[in-house]
Amino acid sequence: MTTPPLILVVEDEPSIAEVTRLYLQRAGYRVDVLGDGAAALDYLAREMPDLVVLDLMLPGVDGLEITRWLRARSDTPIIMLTARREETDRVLGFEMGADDYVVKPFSPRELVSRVRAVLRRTQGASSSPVQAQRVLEFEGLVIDSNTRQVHARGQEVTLTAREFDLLHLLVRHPRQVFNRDQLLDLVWGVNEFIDPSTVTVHVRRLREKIEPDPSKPRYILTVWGVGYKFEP
Amino acid sequence: MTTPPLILVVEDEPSIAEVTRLYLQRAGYRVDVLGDGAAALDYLAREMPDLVVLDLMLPGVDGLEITRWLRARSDTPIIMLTARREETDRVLGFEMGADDYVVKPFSPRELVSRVRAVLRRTQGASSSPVQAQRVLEFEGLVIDSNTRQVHARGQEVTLTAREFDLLHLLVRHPRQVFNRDQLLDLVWGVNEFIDPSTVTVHVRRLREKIEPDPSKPRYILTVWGVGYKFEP
DNA sequence: CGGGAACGTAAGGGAATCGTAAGGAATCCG
DNA sequence: CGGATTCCTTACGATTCCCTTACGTTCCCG
Repeated sequence: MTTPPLILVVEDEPSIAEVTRLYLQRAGYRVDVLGDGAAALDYLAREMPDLVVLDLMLPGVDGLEITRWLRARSDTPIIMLTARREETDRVLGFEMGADDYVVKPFSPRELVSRVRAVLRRTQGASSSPVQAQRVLEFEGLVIDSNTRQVHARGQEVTLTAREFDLLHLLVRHPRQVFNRDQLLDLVWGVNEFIDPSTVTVHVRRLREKIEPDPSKPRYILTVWGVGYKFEP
Repeated sequence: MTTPPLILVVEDEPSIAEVTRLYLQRAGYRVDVLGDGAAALDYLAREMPDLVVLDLMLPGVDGLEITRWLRARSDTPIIMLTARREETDRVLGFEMGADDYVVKPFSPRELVSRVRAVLRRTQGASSSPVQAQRVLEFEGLVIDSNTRQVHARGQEVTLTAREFDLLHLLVRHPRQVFNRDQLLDLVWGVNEFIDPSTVTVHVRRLREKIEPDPSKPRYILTVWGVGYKFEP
């Protein structure tokens, strides 16, 4: 009942990118695919995926650069894709801070397996410091996705599973506007029809719990005619 | 790090075992080598290495069994050795709780690299008292993983193997929310389907034994719609 | 300005989820 | 081998909360 993890795949070979995307989606993950490093840096400046699958050899900005850049900013887990002949690069990439690597040509199934294991370690049972980075702090609002605890102005707030999932999605994408159908897709993630007013109701419940004044929201803002956004 | 980490290698092919030992020693680690699973279990009942390199296919007691046994008792990192043709076994071993795996035939250099990376991840994070201590004390609750004894409010409580394993996992990760599938994966560690209500039942049994009032749990809390967490 | 669309709010029913007890199968030990 | 213990499944009752609905409020556009 939680939001599937978001995987960013950065791979310039379209056939590999496509197969990777298919297998990861089939495994239940949300997947974004980019074809070059510069696009990846742009993306990562705005988004925070749960894991990055990153080709070492990319045109322009290469995998090592992206890894370095990302490592300076977050503990988002990285799985490096590398060709067999590049063992030394492989080792270097690995010790640069990538969480794992897969040698091309690779079985998509192996990749899924490694994604799953890395995510399990970083989002699951691990007590590593990576876990500590899942605490998102804003002015007067703290969200810890490991413990599913939320504090508003220093007070612990009890959210239901759905409320937490909704808030968690919004705070991971500050200022991004989501319409109701997007939120239903990303948070509810179900195929059958759900009335969009459900989102409205859940937003109200969230506001009731975390806003200083729910009738004049500070964090969860309505974008009239579109949807909602989180303002940090 | 004044004492080099101790690596246990369990591998029945003498040539592989010897090369592995040489490379790991050359990389600066202390290495113990054993040729079969039963010997490994004996060893592990007495010694606690910093990392285990474990062949999946062993005569007698196999690698999966050892992994399961070890995982129920400690967080010692495990690197699984597996042959290429055994991809499904590889995947299963990986998801059983092994920290990494290497496909035979492998470059010893790759293995050293992975050993280094896994140790970096696990020992870098081991400043957490939750991982370093064998006796965990909380208010009114003491868990000794060496003796597998539990005391609740000064009284010794008899737990079954499964009950202890479940409690042990939870208390090692205070406040971390685990869903039922995660608990099945981490505590039960089996690949065939087990009904998630099994977790519910075991939680109830645990609560019955350790909680002051099992109907109003103090330690093992339900996160509705998600799973459970341990509140210290 | 007025009307319609979109949003906010509160309440209730139903379904999903959780808790509990019991039974059968598997395992262990004397 | 037989009895005791453990584990998992199952059935059913209890609890929680999620979604829908109805109606009031706000916003936007003609």
